[in-house]
Amino acid sequence: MSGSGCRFLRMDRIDQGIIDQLRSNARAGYGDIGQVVGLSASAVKRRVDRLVADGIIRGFTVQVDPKVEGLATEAYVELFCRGTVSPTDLKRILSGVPEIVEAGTVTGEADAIVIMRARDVIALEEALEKVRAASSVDHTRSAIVLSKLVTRVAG
Amino acid sequence: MSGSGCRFLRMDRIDQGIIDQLRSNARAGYGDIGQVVGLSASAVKRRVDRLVADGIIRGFTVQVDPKVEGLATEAYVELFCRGTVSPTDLKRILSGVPEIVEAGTVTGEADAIVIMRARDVIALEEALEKVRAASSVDHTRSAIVLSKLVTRVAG
DNA sequence: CGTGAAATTAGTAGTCT
DNA sequence: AGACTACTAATTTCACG
Repeated sequence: MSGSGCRFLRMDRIDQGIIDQLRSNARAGYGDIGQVVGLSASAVKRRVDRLVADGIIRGFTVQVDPKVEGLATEAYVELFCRGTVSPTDLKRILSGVPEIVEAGTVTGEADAIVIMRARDVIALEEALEKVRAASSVDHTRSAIVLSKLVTRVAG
Repeated sequence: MSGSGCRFLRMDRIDQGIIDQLRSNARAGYGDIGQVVGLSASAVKRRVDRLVADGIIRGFTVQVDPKVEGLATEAYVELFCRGTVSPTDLKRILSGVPEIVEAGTVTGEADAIVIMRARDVIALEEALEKVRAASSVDHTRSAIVLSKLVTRVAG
């Protein structure tokens, strides 16, 4: 973890503009960004560096056609635990499974909901087995995605 | 549309490696990537250019802390429909709600699962109302995310 | 905190094997 | 299709307002 817990997040209008630019093209040059937000290249770089250091910007990634990625099979999995399990413990269990794209504790019947992505159903089942292997996990309820209806980029 | 519909996607091991590198850091230099995958900078650039032109790489984005984005409240919503509803109809209904980040038809009890993100619980409820307003929607079952355990970027 | 110039490094285009 | 060279343009550092 790159230090500096979570101090209060201060971001002005310019930082917001820089992030907007980077969101539409993370490979944009600092000069190009500066021209839009009205700053010099070095000032933009300094701000971006700080946004990264503060954890506001978590990283720069590429959006890939899901069909190509070979991660065609997706599932939403409800997790039911035995007794009381702390979010910290859950985090440790789930972090070990790379197929897990997203997970969070939730309100309602289930203790957590997990989104998994794998090459095919077999790989998905194997990943699911790893989750179910944890002693604190009582059972799971899976819903495999048949067809994707909406796909907007997530933060 | 930048031409050339979807011909069969040919990607070799090297392309995969380049994308892996770009995924962990979309701002990585061509030289750095080449050093990992075993190619020269210019060869890497040529491949990246083609991956973008072919639509395999859709773009380069930045991952931003959701708390900062003002989209702190997230929910997983199961959708139960009245009678039989085609995926196309569902897509039309859900596309109109901007708070919906992801959605897909699924196996199991529910007809579809929807992921929503909003500023707060009130905004979330309003968005949910828009979904429930559709005549083909019978009822929904929501699970509001309490704490995020895993957050890996999605394709 | 932002600017501007200097030094460094990376991106780009052309050519050859 | 990849490597190499030369050229251009960007990033990065630093002293200054």
